[in-house]
Amino acid sequence: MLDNSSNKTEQQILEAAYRVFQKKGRAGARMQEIADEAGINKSMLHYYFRNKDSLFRKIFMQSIAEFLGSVIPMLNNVETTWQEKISDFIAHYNTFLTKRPDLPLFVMNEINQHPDEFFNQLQIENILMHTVFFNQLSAAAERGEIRTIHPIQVFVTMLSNIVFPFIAAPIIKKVAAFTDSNWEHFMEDRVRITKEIIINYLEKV
Amino acid sequence: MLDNSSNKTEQQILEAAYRVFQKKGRAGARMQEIADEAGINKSMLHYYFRNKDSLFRKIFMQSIAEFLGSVIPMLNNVETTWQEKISDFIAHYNTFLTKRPDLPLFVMNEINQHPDEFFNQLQIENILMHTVFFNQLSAAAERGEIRTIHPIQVFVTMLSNIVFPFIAAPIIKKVAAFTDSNWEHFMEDRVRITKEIIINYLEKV
DNA sequence: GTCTATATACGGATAGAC
DNA sequence: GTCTATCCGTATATAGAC
Repeated sequence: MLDNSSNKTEQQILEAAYRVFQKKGRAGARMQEIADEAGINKSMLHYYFRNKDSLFRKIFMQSIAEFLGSVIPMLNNVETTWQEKISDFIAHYNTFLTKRPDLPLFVMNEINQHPDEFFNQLQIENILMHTVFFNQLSAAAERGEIRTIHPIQVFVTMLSNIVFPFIAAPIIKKVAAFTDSNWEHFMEDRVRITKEIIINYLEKV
Repeated sequence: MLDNSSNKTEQQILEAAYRVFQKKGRAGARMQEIADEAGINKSMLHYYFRNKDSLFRKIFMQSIAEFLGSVIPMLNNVETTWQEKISDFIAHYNTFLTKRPDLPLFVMNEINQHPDEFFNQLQIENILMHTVFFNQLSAAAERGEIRTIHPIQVFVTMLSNIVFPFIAAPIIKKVAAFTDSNWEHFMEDRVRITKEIIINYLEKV
């Protein structure tokens, strides 16, 4: 699931750390809790990973890789239309986040807290702007098929409508008095509405 | 700005705590840093507020009140149409968050971390569902003027499209290589697009 | 009310036996 | 590699003088 590490204990630590860090955050996480979660001794953590910070960085970079890796390839698929990409992206991302509901808040937090540390290690300037998806949108706009709009606005709209509900899930559930089944249904609707709302808007030239 | 507290020192503490907690989070914040920021001694913090936790709770509840108080009245305005409410809400919220960019992440974090503590203190079940705005949407749908859609979906769409960009601001700025002026322009566009996208969708029966 | 000094607790990290 | 015991820095909290 997480890594191709050789050792079984190391693997257990990574998975435990993944859970604890995502739930409690970098500052809130406790080495003791990670050890307990992994079913091992506290000092083992220091044996495998030098200290809390280096363990955290490992987990964080894995999380980022998940976050990006599940998404970027889809935007560079040369065999789908931009409409299909929007549809695929939204559906796929929703499925992904259903399995990792804590990931967005975890990643956003850390980037806000230590932006330099993050941006120094990861070159993301050109990761989006030159995707097939962005080119398709620009071309379609130039042909007058869709509104003229900065592709980044389209992308942020997709992201916002799917990611934010996961971030605000506890509030939404409470405000709307949702059961788990209500919530599932709500997110199914959300996926459909988000697709419709964006494609609908773009195509109304 | 923050509270109607009598004492000047108390006021300085509250404002300092507000900044530090929002920036560093509950676990990451340091009493020393709050004291420095307030220009006072560390032990003063304990004199005015018993301990870190009670100080935090005070700040958090104020933040929540800001968050809600700036929004709910607008949805209960009996003199505006639902279209105007959508427009007002989005514009106002954007202005508000421009001044308090750290608020959403701060609030979401805390609610995710200690949901019970929060929900026990604040009754929010009925805060939205019976607003004038929701009634207007339901009525319009019944008259066949707009699509039939759960009002909560409309609300979450509004919120998502404006709040999420603030949460993801560092990433967006980096990915799109935005200057500050670019960012401002981007958010102006976002406000306009968000309004259009929602009203456009609803009215296309 | 405000300060200095200090107690106390906690959590990360290390030493060293096995 | 894994454990127990322990160290030590840091952060919260309190005591007590002024």
